[in-house]
Amino acid sequence: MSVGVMPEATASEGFGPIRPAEGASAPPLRRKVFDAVRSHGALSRLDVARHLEVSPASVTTAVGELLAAGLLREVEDGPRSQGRGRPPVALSVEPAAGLLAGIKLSNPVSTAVLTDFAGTPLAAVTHRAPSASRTAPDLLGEAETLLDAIMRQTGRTRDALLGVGLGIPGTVDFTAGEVLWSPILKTESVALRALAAERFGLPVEIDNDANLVTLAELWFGAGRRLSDFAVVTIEHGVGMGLVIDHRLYRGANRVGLELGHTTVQLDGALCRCGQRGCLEAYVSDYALAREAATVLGQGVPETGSHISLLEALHDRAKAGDRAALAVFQRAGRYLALGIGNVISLYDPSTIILSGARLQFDFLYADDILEGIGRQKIHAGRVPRIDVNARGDLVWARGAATLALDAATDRLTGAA
Amino acid sequence: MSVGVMPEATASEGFGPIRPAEGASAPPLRRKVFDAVRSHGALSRLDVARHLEVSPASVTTAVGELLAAGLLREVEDGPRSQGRGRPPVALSVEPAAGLLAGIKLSNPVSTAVLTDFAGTPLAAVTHRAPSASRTAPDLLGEAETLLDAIMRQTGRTRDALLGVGLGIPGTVDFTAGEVLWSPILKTESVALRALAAERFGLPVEIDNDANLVTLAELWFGAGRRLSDFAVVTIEHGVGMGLVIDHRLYRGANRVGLELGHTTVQLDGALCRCGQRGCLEAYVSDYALAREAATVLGQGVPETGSHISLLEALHDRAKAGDRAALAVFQRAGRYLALGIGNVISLYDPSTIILSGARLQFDFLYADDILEGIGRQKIHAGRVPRIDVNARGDLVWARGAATLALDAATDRLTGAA
DNA sequence: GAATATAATTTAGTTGTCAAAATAAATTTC
DNA sequence: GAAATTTATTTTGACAACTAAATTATATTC
Repeated sequence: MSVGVMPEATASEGFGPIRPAEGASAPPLRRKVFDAVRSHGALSRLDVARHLEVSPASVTTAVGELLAAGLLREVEDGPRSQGRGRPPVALSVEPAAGLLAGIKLSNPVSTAVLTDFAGTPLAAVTHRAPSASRTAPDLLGEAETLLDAIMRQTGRTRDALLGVGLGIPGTVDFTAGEVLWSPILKTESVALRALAAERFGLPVEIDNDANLVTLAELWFGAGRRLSDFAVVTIEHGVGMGLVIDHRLYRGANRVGLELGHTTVQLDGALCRCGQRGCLEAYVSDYALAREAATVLGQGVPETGSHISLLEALHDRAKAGDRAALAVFQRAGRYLALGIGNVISLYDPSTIILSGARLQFDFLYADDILEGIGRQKIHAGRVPRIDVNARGDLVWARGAATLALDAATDRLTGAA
Repeated sequence: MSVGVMPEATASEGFGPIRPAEGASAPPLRRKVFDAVRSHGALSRLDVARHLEVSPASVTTAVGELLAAGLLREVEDGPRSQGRGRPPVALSVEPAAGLLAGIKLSNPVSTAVLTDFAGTPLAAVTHRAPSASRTAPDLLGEAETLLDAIMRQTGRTRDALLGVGLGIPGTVDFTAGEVLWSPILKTESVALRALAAERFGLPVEIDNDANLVTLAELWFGAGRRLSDFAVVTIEHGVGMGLVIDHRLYRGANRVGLELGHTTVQLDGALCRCGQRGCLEAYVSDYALAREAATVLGQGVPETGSHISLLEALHDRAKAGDRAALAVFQRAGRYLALGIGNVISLYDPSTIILSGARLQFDFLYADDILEGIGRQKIHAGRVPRIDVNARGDLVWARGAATLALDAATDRLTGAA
């Protein structure tokens, strides 16, 4: 920490931001053509040229390379000719170019999906997690079991895989491939990516759970058409992901962003993290379970799900129980506060609330969400708020996307 | 607002983000070479080649064009030969390539600076603002008066100017060039950029005050070497600016980000904006003045500065007055809370606290700021916090930077 | 079947970049 | 002081990515 007058550049030192060399910042046309086709499902060469604003000649060349590499294919039953003239030849991704696995390690369940090169899911499995907190070898063994299960389901072998994406809750350094801290890991600072890559003999990418959901929204959800949006997940904790200019933003330290531990109340409720007044301490399921136990006059179960406790509380609230209702209402108000702050600080065009947790309608009661909209007064800053309850698979699918994106970079000669 | 299961892309629609065509995303080498020279003060061709990681041959070509265009020049008294071999020829920006004006319209004073093409300030003026709230023509007249004053100071005429940057507090749409709302403007939604461009006969850029300070830190302060950082300004209100990947981020709606109106207290203190519990309602000078008046048993002055009131309160606090001390302490704790949330949500490498307001040391008392550092537990996310009290000129200099950047784009054939 | 329309490819050229060779201008060595 | 050495810059020739324009391909319409 330095306090005082800050050094100010003088003319002889020069002025302006000092940017490092960009390397190969712009992806090659090959990659852009491929992305255009993948994101539209099927596109003619001329459509691609129009979309990318390049000449048809360049597209012909790039498509030729991609066809030769076996990444694209020409499809017969493309969009039928819309009039006269030579009919366009529809291009689409060659799904058989390779398979990708996405694995989400969590608690109480871990899931995995297998997708083809176009991103279509081919198989999925869900296993009960053996225990709440595990060692790194335990986790890798678990991941391998899931991997074997999806391969067996499709009758494929592991050598058809181009890569594996691994998701884990907690603090993950994507670039370094390290898990700095995770609620399901007994040890800290584990180089999980390298360990997994060695064990599987495949390229591996890792990221935290909130970023995976965000990636899934960017690739498969409403986020596909948005340049800047935020995703808020409510599960055991409260997570978030941010997309800036069509890309996932991971922050300066590359460990992702944190909504659950923003402070919403000075000297507020005690949070798992040891601080007071965190948003998570008001709206996560363990926080609600804590209060539910008090209202219902029961103890809080040590492990496993808090779902039954919350359902009981929800039933009471619906029946008109004041105390039960108050628990949900307070949580809802704090959630609205947190989301309102996200709006103020990021100015996203859309906020997507995602997570199984949202099956409980109390937290996204219309009056609460509308309150958020009303709250933000300044002109030109009224984001859309989308709510959706996706299944457990989203996370694993986001993980597969990590691997898919990396594999595409490699195969198209980007990266 | 849509609640329910969100549309999910199916294979036939394709998967993946849909990005628009990038236009000319990568700046031409000419621009990158120029930026390298400007940001280092003086650089040989070979230095530039090493810095940008391009071949010396390309640099020779680019520099040749820039010399011919009169944007760079070779300097005699460059860094002396460091040994044997042909001595390098130092390049630097040709300051005479054109002048830029930066004007900050505000309350109680408006300021303007004139800089050369290298970014060096040549002249500055400060005028008392005529009144708190003005019409658009009033503001333009005021800007023109300031402009004439700095031109007269340097004996130059307006046709030496390449452009004008205009800063104004409030909500500003940078891209559209519109002021959506401003505390110093009587009307809403004014197309200030177009009006000013017509009046001055020059290219004009406009932005809000917090973004200008951020730009100044990015160009002239510690931010020059940082890729991702946040700037928090404390003046009448609490503003912020965010730099992501060496670029100012303005949010999806291009109106900038808002820290002052994040909620830090449910049902908290009443804010100017009509909401309750905004950070600004606890730490801005009008908020403190409100409490100072109560502690001191005076009324709050209608207009003008609250400085004297705050100074009186500060004196009391230093003398050990409990009530006075409590006012500052509470404000400090809320400020720490707000900054802590910025850290959680952006993960910046550095936070720069900037603004004349910081002359009052109570708000950045070491124990408060250190509390922020302690607060954030998760590994890998411990930002530096810099505090500095720059003068009024920063804002105008940031405004001049807007114009400088735009003019450089034009002259180097970028944009 | 001829005219027309649209899609895709080929051709010839432009542009931006680089590697390698050549040139320039200093210092060091003998 | 001339030759060797070192470093900076420019020139040269080539290549890669892209484009405009012309050409070819394949349909529909008259």
